[in-house]
Amino acid sequence: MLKFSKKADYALLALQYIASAQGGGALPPRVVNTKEIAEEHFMPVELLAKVLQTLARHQIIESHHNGPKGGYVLGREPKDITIAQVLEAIEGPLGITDCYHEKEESSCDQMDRCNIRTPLLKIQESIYTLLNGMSIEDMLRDESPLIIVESLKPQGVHS
Amino acid sequence: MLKFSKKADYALLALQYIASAQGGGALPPRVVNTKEIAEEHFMPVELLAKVLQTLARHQIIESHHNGPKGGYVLGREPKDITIAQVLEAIEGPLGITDCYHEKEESSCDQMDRCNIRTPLLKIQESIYTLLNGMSIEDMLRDESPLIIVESLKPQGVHS
DNA sequence: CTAGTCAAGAGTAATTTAGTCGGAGATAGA
DNA sequence: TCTATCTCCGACTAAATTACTCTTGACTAG
Repeated sequence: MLKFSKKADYALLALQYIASAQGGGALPPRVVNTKEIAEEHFMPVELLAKVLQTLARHQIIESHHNGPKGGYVLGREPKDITIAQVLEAIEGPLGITDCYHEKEESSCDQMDRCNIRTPLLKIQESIYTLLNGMSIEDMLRDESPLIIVESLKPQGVHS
Repeated sequence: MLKFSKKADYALLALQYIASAQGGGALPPRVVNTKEIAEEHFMPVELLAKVLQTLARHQIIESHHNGPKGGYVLGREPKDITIAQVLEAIEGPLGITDCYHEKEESSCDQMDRCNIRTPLLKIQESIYTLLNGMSIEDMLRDESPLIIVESLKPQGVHS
């Protein structure tokens, strides 16, 4: 439940690998290829290849078609690649509930009777904020950011 | 991605329904049965039945075996039923990543090379806190609680 | 020219989720 | 007592999603 897909895991691992391979950023970044990452993390090469392709399509990484020296490089700075972006690239818009980002036609037929939409949307937004608050850079240092989740019931206000 | 399962949705809707059916709590709570809920929300009765059964097993609701007048009632106060509890009842321990609540044998074989565990666990905990911070009671009033997600990078500290 | 790379789409296998069915036990009301 | 209506449970099937594979093509450094 609420689990990342394998593709998502692969994507994050790969990005972490690519990022850490291109060091500080002073010298030109090292180009790393699919096979290298796959072997490092025991992933099926072809699958990782697809994952990297979609990441490239979303400009999260940048592909270098240099024959035998080809491979990938980060498309932008690690701090500008958030986990939310990666997940959305791989799996499309993310959301706890369908009825949020739904096309007209297929929209939930019990919309009017659905009394739990509003609270669920709140949760969804919070999760998104959460995932958007952590970047690849944060995954590079062992110190990942402190995340504070605070739930303030509006009870002091009115009741 | 990161979507609730239908069973989870059904559970939450059902709980909201049961809760709102038993009003303030002064008079003895009304017993509501599976069929009634299913029809209200256009759910397959048998499936909802299973969902309610598992909720009952987890003491989130309480079953009344009273033949034709049988049905369910909340097992405790709405404010003491959190969304996290409901999800866990229905789908087992929830977590972004497998490697957190894993049995010995099947544990991830790339544990030692996994550089993204720590940050992901942080996210996982935050999501849990989030889901545990909202209760059925919150879903009853149109005012659902304010959720504040704040991400504090530890940059002031060291860098 | 060749080996090694990314790219893209179709196809298959495995796993998970959704939903169904049939039978058992209990009880209120006729 | 009989019947209708409920909860309960496990096995089963069906559908959908996810994971993974295969094939083909285009490009390029050496």
